[in-house]
Amino acid sequence: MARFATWNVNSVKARIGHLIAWLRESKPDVVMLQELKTEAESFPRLEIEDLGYNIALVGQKTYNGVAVLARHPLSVECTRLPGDEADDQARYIEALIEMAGGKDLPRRVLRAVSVYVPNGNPVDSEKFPYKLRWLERLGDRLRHLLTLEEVLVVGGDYNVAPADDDVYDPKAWAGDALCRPESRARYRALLHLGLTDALRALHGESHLYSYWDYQGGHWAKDEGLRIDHLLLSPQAADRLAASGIDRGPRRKEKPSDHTPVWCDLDL
DNA sequence: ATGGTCGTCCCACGA
Repeated sequence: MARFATWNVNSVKARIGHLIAWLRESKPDVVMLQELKTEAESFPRLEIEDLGYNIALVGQKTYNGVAVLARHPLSVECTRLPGDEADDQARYIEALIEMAGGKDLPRRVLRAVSVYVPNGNPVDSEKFPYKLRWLERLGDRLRHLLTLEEVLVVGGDYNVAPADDDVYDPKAWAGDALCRPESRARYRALLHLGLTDALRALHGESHLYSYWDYQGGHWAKDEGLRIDHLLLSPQAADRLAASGIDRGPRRKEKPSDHTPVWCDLDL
């Protein structure tokens, strides 16, 4: 069994204490992180390596930044989403992980991708078409990766609430870039490639959220959105054993506004 | 309620 998780930490340096505590408690095998908000040189590498994790990351000052952590050997495949040479935002990293393999089983290579999809607000700015185009480019990349027929896990902050039951107040959020039909259509196109939403597959229309705005006591009222997702290739989905959202880190003092989403694969 | 949250960086901006 292997546990995968995705977490937008909203600054890895501000959240390093919470991150270390959560890694110790939850013991995920593979972690996708987003919004590191730091350059690679100032990423708290040693503290995480001390817990037994290998690290692949792409950093950026102040904004964005994504990483993959893994207990098993890790190699970086790609640190930029293809399709736009001018796009230098640190929103995509793809890694290969060599699992040990069980009794009588060969070593298994699996692929883990951490994505931080652009927020896209305000929708009347250039940020919205950038988001839509970014999701289309992601689709192009994933269409290719799916031909490899690997165990593939694409985790991240997609900045899309796929359906109204993923939003505490769908009417209030209808015009937001996280819920707009253009955003949802491009997210659905990812699923139509043959990917499975690990949380939705086992929990249905659950009203389970992964993000709560800091403002206005939204956390206390459980007024959140589900915008962090783990998408699985068929080879991964066949082995999906469990999934959930770990609300623990969101309860703490000085939390990220997101909390980890996880799934267990029977590998 | 001329407010309201947080992180980064120093003045707003992005989320």
